[in-house]
Amino acid sequence: MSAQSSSGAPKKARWSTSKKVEARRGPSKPHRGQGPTAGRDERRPYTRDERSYADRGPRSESRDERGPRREFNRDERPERRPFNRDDRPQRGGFDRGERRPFDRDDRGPRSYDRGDRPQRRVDGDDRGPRSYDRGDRPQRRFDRDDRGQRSYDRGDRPQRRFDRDERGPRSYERGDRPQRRFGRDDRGPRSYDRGDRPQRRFDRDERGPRSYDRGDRGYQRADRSRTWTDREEREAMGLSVDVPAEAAPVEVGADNGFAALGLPTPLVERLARDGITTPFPIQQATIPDALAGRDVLGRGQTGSGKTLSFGLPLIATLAAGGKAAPGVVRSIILVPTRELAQQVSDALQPLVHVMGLRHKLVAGGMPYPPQIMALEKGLDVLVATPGRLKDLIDRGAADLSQVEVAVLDEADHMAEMGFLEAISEILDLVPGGGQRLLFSATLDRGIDTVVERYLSDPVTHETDPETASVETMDHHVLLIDPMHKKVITAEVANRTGRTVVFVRTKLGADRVALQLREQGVFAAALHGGLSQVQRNRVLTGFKEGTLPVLVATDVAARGIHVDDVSVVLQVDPPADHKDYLHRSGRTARAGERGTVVTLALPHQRRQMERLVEQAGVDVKPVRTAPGDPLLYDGVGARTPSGEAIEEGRYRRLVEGEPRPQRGHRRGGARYQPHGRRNERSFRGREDRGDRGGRDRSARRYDD
DNA sequence: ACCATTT
Repeated sequence: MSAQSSSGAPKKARWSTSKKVEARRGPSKPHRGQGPTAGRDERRPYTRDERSYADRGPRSESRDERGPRREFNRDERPERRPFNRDDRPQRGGFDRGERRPFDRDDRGPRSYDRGDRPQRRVDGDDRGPRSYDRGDRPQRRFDRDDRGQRSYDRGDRPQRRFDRDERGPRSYERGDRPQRRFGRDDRGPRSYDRGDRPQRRFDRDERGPRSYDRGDRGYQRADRSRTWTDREEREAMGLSVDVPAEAAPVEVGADNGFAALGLPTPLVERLARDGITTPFPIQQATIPDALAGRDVLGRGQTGSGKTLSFGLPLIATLAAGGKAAPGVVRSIILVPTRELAQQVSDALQPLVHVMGLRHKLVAGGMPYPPQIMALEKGLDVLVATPGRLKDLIDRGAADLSQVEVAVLDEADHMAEMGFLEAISEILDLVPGGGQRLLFSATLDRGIDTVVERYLSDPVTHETDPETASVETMDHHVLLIDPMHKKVITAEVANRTGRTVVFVRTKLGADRVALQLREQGVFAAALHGGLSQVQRNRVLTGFKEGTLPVLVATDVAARGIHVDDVSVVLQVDPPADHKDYLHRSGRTARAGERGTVVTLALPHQRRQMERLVEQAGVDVKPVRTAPGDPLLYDGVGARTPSGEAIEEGRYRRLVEGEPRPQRGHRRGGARYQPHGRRNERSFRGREDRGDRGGRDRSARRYDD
């Protein structure tokens, strides 16, 4: 069960990351039409300079009336030495010229953890019930009927903000206004040109790639010097770019089940080309209602085709209503993990395309410019993880005010603490009255709050019993001694076919994967502490068969589809029966057989018994130890070679094939255990080449 | 407490 209660009792607000940032830096998102930057174009992301400028309010006179620029007459202002920071307290990482890796643990307690000042904004408990819980005023945004038509539906005034063409080119595209900081003619030589001081910040080589080149952080001006093809983007992210062999066009039979559901012919034909002609039960049940515009709650077993259940009616509905205008997002699909978002996006791609619509994946860990440019062009379907979407909304790059359909995949998970806040924030920006589709293999009361707030008159379809007890799945709970855990893990994981090993923590994933390799089982970890490129390489290797064993946190528990996973091994028991169902669902997909093995230490026995029963599985824990025939004959374990896997093989998987080295860089990028992420150039000082003042500031942080 | 979810 989710931790959400449906009682309406005030819930303790959790810190979201954005709130943490806010607490540290002050509010980062002025609301539309207020705040110091109200007059600024709302859809253009901030630049760093612009923000501070805007805070000062509008300039009263034009440049000419004001005379020559003051700020560049240095002699008048000797106290201001913007480029010599040694005498100032160290502030942001960017200005220091080096950033520490984002390793939470080594920063010391955060201000909001120290408890040394009152938590004002974020402690839900002392704020009293939220307005939407009090029920003492009408919910305005979500009850469409009493508001009359939306302005953008009436068509009685020009659409100002979203019709790009009428506005002419964006200011940052025109290049016709003076660039403030870099218009140098009237300023005389810059300090860094005079050569009378050590150059600290502008020696590019010492600084590593610029943020806008790295693509791992905000776009200032989207990097228009290059455009990204989808293929280039996939390559850069370590994703497979193999184009699946396209099947020949197929006649759509009169008995085609998807045609019978009322889906448009191009969609039906495209599905038939891939041999998809008979809807699964969940699709059969939900597609007609979704096509009719109803809000739908859909529950079908893992691997039962939920993506098409919402994807097909979504695409059909959107195609019937035209195409996205520039800057417009017509539908959003929210997904809990990046990999699942990628999978959903890939699955819908040919279907979106065949209807002449546009779609884009917006998720963290990927470069901003392609996502921002796609949003500028307009999207019929936006597949997104919550964090990056919120980020792009905050930057003004994404506008949800014309979203017609919103989908929550893995809806119960998205309604849990930790996700709920972000999801609410996003759904609050979607106009009421549109269609909502919520899907998951486990839909429980935890989603009640979301349903009450965002859905109207939903129809529920539950096509399968909520149980992991599938005919084709064998379940084993092995009661083992802690000292045998490592060996038994290796023996079970060493089965033929692909194995997914689930652990509770990121560190545990790294550790178990290493232990498996040491014992001769080729395994790699997958968790949120890796860079997205590493995550993609590992998952791609697993899908393509170069990696037989994947050791994952629950990042891989939901939705991820890989063929021929013969075993799911739970080294750490799942947190609840829903997680048991989702983890189990990685095997026995599409009618294949599968085995689910859960290791339980003595103190976990009772918890496991209860949990398995809740999951609807009829198994009793069985005591076992290495050498027990049950392990080999019953579970299918095989003793591994014991000869350690060469670490180079592992590194090639995670880092890709070594590329030609440039410059005097030694050793190339190494695998960074989690905590050093995002390929951010993080090299030892000796690799950077020690020179000049750079080193003084570095030492303070390296020691 | 930890797993996800932006940098």
